[in-house]
Amino acid sequence: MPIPKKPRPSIQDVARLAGVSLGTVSNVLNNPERVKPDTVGKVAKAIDQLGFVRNDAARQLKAGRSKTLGLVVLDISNPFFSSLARGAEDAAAQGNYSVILGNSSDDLSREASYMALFEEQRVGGIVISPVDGVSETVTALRGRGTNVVVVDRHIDAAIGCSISVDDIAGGRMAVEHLLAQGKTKIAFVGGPLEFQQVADRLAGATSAVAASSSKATIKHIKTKALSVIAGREVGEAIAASTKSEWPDAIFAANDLLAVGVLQAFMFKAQVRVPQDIAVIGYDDIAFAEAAIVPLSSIRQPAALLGSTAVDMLVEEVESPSVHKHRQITFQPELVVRESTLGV
Amino acid sequence: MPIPKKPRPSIQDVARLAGVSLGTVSNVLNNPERVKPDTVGKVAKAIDQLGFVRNDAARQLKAGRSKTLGLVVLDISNPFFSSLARGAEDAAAQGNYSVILGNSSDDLSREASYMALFEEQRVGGIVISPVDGVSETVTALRGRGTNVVVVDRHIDAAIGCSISVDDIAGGRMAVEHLLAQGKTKIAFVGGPLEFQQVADRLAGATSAVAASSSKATIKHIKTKALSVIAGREVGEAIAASTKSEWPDAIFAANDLLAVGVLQAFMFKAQVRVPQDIAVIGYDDIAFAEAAIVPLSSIRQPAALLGSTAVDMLVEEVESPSVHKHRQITFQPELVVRESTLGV
DNA sequence: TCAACTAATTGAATCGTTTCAATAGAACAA
DNA sequence: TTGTTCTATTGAAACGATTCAATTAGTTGA
Repeated sequence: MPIPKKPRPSIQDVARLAGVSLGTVSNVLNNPERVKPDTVGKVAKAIDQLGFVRNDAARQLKAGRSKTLGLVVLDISNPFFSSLARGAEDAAAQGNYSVILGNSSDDLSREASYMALFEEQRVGGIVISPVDGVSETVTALRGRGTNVVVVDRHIDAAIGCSISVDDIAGGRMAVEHLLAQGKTKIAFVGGPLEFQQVADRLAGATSAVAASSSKATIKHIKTKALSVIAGREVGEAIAASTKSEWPDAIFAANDLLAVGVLQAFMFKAQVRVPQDIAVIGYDDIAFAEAAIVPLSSIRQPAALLGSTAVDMLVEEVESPSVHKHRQITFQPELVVRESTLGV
Repeated sequence: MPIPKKPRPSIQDVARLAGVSLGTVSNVLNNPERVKPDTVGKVAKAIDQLGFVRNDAARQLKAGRSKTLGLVVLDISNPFFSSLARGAEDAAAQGNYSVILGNSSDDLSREASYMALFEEQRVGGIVISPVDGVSETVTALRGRGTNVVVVDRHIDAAIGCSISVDDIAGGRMAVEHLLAQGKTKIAFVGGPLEFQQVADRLAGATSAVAASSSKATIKHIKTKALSVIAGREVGEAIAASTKSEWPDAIFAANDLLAVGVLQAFMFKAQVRVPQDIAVIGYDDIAFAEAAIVPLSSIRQPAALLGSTAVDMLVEEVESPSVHKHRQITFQPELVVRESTLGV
C-alpha cells in the first residue's frame, strides 16, 4: 500500500483558500505594508487554517543565499569549544542567523566532509577552528564564493579573517609565573605539535625560560591528545619515576591535560601540588576553579572568540564591499589559584 | 558600482562545457553506473574545471525532504548536553545525516523559534530536550508532518518517541546511598521544579526517605538555575548558618550545582566534605571525578541518549510504515567517590 | 465625464536540481 | 534489409518560493 503522507500546503494552496493570488500571499509574508489590512487578515486566516509553513529551500533557491552559518569545531565536548559555540550561536541569533554545528573530532576527513556539506547547503559563511594548515581549503572555498573565518588560529590577511588568542604570550605568561614562584625544572605537557596552538604555547614557554636569568630548564613531554585521559597517563608516568627526576612544575597545554595530571598525582600517588610539583593549565574552563586542587590557568575568552568570529563573518556576508579582512588577536590572562601558589 | 560576485556554476554550465545534456550530468552525480565511463570522465573534468558544487536547496526543493536533523538542547555549555550533542552528531553522521544545533538557554521563546526555523528548513526531523511541557508543540509539529523525538523527558507513546533516564530511580539511588552512609538530615538542592527532571529527582529522593525505617528527613532548597553559580550561593548560605542547622548530606540536582556547593564549602568556609556534609551530584560529568573533592554522582548515559534519539528519529523518517513510537528509559547508575564516603 | 494619478493585486518567469518518458544508437538475429 | 533488444542520452516538467512588469480598482481634480 502506498504511503499516504499528505504533502505540505504551499503558498498556492493558501492563495486559493484565501481567494487571492500567490503574489499577494508572498507579499503578506514579506512586505505586509503593501497589502490592504483586511487582505492580510484573510491570508493570515488561511495560513493558520492550513498550517502553512514556508519552505526555506525554495526561498533559498530563489535568493541564492541563506541565513545559516556553518561552524566546525575540533571537539564540542571540550568546554573551550562549547563556550565558543555558545558565543557564536548567540551572536548569530542576534543577526537573525542560525548555526549548523559540525564536530571534526580532530579528523581532517570529517572536517573536509563538513566543509563540503556546508558548501552544498550554501551557508552564508563558515567559521572554522581548523585541524591543520587550512590556507588551501580556505582559499579554495573563498574562490568558489563561500566566506570563511578562522578561529583559534592565525591566517594570513590576504586569505581571510581570523580570530585568535596570542598563544605564544600565553605560554610565556604561564612559565614566567612558574619561574616567579621559584620553580626551575619545568615540564611542558602537550601535543601533538601539529596543533599550532600547542606549538605556540610551547614556544612561548621556551622563550620565557630562555629570557630568564635563572638556571631554569624546560623539557617537553609529548601527548597524543589534549584529553583528561592523556594527562592522567603522563601524571602516572611522572609519579612512577624516581623523585629526583621529577619536574617541580608542569605547564599543561590545556586544562583537560592538567586535570588528568592532577588526578594521577592525587589518586595514584602521593605527589603534593603545588609543593612537590606545581601545575598550571590553559583555557580556564569552568571547572579549573573546582578542580581537586584549584587549577591555575591561562584564560581564553572562548565565547568572545566565537561571537567575534560570527560578527566578522556576518559583516563580510552582508557588506562585502565595505569589508576588509582583519586578524584579531586577543590577549590571554593569567589566573592564579592554589595549584601554583608558592608554599 | 555593482557588486561583481560571479554566480556559481550550475549543472547547466557543467553540461554545456562537457558537451552533454543536463540530465546526464545529474546522472553522473546520482547514478554514475547508468553513464558510459568516458562520459563520466568528461563530466568530472568539467565539474572540476568549473568548481561546481551541487546546490542543496534545489535538490531539497525537488526531493521535499532533507538529510539534516535539528537538535534543540537546553544548554550546550552544560557537559551533559554537549555529550548528548556529540552522541547525536555521531549517530547522524553514521546515517549520512547532519545536525543543526539550537541552544534554547532554558528559554521557551528561543526554543519555539528554533523549532520554527527547523520546520521551515524542512529538516528530516527534530530531537529536542524540551524546556517545558511540550506535548502540544510536538503534536502540532507532527500534525504538519515533522517528526520529533523527545530526549531527557518522557512523553506519551501516542504522541511520539521519547528517550529518557529514570530520574525518579536516580533520585532514589542517590538518597538511599546517603542513608546507607548514616546520613539523616538530607537537603535536596535544585530547581526550578518546572524542570521535570528536577521534580522527578526530588520525588525519588523523597520516596527513598519515606521508605526508610530511619528517622531521616529531607528538605528542599530551591535554586533558580542548575549552574555552578547557583550552587555556590546555596553553599555559602548553608555555611553561614549555625552549624546545628546544617544538613549532614546534600543531594544536588546536577553536578554543576554540586560543584558550586563544594566550592563554597572549601573556599568560603571550613565545611569538611564528607565528614560534616556529604555531597552527591547528578549526571556524572567528566569533571565530577576531578572535582575539589571527587564527587559522587548519578551517571546518565548522555551520549547514548543522543545517539539513540537520532537512531529512532532516522528510523521514523526512513521507514515510517514500520516505525512504532517507543519510550526508552535508561537506568542511571550510582558512582561513589570521596564526597560521600563515610568517615 | 475624463484624465491622471496612486494603491492594491496579479501571474508569468525564475532559481538549480531531479525525474522520467521519449529517443537515438548499437548490436545482433532472422 | 528489417525488426528486436539492449544501453546511453536527452530535455521538458516539476518542486515552491520571490520578483516585477503589467493590470485593475479607487481617488482626486478639472
